[in-house]
Amino acid sequence: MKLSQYPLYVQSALFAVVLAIAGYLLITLLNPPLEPALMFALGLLLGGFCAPLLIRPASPDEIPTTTLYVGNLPYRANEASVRALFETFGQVLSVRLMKDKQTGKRRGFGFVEMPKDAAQAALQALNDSEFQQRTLKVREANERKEEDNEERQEPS
DNA sequence: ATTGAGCGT
Repeated sequence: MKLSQYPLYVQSALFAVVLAIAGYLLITLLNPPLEPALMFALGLLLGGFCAPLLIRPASPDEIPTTTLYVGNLPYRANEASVRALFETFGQVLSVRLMKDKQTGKRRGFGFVEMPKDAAQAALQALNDSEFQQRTLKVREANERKEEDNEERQEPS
């Protein structure tokens, strides 16, 4: 259980309390004209505002990840079977089988998110491979919106 | 329910 697992406001609150206690202790040691309670409150405020800047948001992109487009899937295939298939090549962070908004039926394609190296291995191995009587198409997904975990394209 | 190239709340 890491601290980064918790929501940012929890981290901020913790950070603020620590600052507040530190301010309280400091003010107690120095014994200045300021009220210890006031120093505690100032520490809370300062910590509350600074914590979001100092604490990095919970980072799901510690591992560089790649999203694969998987097409030509059988309509019967469920998320679990697709995940199991790709997990033979590494960790699977997410599987999204696209369904029709109205009917809820699967559209025959989806997206699998894996670590970069595992994704490449899965792409090479599973593209044009047979899966439940269908020949899969595995490509690198076209990022739809600017995602947080895309590699910087080096200017060549 | 059905279908068969496709790039997503």
